[in-house]
Amino acid sequence: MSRRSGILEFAVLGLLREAPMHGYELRKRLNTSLGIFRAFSYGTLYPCLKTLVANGWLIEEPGNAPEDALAASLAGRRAKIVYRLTAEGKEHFEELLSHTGPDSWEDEHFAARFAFFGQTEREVRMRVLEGRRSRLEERLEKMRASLARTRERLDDYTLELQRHGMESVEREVRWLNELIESERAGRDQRSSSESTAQQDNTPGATGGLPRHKGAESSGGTPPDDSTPPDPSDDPAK
Amino acid sequence: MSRRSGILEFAVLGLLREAPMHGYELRKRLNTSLGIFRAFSYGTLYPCLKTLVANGWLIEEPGNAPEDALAASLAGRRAKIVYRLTAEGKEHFEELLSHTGPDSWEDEHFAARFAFFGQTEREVRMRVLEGRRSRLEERLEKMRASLARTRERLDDYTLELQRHGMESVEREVRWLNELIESERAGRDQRSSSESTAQQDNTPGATGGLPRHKGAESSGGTPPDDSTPPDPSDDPAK
DNA sequence: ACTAGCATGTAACCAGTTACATGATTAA
DNA sequence: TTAATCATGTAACTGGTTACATGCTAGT
Repeated sequence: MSRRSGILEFAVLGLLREAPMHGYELRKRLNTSLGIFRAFSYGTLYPCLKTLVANGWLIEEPGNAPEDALAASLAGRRAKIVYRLTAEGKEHFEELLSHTGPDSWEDEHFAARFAFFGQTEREVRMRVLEGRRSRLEERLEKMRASLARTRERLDDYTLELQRHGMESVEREVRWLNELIESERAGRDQRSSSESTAQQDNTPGATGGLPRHKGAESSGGTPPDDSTPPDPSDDPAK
Repeated sequence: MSRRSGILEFAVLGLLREAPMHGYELRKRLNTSLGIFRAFSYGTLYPCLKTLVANGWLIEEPGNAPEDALAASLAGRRAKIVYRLTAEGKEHFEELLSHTGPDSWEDEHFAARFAFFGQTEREVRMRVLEGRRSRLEERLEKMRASLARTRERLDDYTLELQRHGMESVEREVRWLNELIESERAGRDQRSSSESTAQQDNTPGATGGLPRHKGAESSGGTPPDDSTPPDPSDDPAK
């Protein structure tokens, strides 16, 4: 289960970059807003936050609500802890953002990267999208090969399963094509207006994504599992 | 990572039901023919085979190739071990085949179930397909809800990710609809001819799947990860 | 003779979950 | 006052991988 925690680190840094938050909220955002990755438990999240603090990338602050600050000053009160990104943390995150190793094209990793495309340079976005695409194309190649090899030995259902799997991958490739296409178009179109973006906390202009009709569906890789009914989340029983 | 080993057990039993095999081959089939689940390492497979043997569901036999049998009879020769399903093993597998708990609609579990639909009773197939569908519909509901809640706070890329994710799920629902549809059609059409099936080792008639043009793509849930470059598979380095 | 792939195994390790402990706050 | 949800933590466990050890067999 290689380096899934790396994804957590990345996502935490990314979310905190937008605004300071406490652990609990962080976790919610991790499942919902970026509902991509299958949820991490608190048993993973809190220790992770600890190490990020130890690295100097975050600092713990008492909750900012006035009553909290007050209450926290009193005897052994357990206060909410708000995590804020430090300058080094921000720097580190930017560093991570600009990296584009083969890892970045792997399913969950890719989803995490994509989720922060809003703060990613256009050329990095391109590299990630293209990397992902060729990763999927390799995959397709393997699938096709293995299918060709075994086709006749397989029963209809197995075949159908295979078919549907390949189709899913092909579909993601088409999606990536569209995205790459519109990234390219974006570069041509608005090569000048670049500096006008960057308002709010969303650096790196969003430059026209392919327009889809309604506000319907979609997400990188279909979640491994919809929010596994995490017991820490659901203290019932 | 609940009960992934249960999937292994199930798949091993299912594969051995078709024909006896040794561990190495078993693993290959697990990744390729049923390329659905992300591969298990030998470190998982062999111990699993051991427990299946201990349960009396499998027996170990010396490789059936004549030279093997000969060689094995000689001093401390390490022979290939071929695993064969016992009567109890077969019974147990049939038992598993007929179970349809909520587990069966989970991603990897479902894929495993589907891969053995060829040996599954039609009504069980229906239950599994329908269960899976409603599982996905729940998922969609949650996604839609969370999207509605957070829509305005999200940037274009996050939104696009969400959209694509939902679309993937919707697509799988449509796929299930087709399958359910054709299962139903199959029942009506050929309600009499049932007994003619059951030749070979493939019980439970295959009754017309939806016909797809070429021999293109497809598979349950897009694999978590294409065969992680398992070092035990690839002793290079 | 050598490499690559076939084949079986295991012990050490590790990431991440489970289950638990604790307590505050808010709504019924 | 109770239940639910917010909120933070940790120790124990465990599923599964990694890395290693061993040796056969076929092709070059």
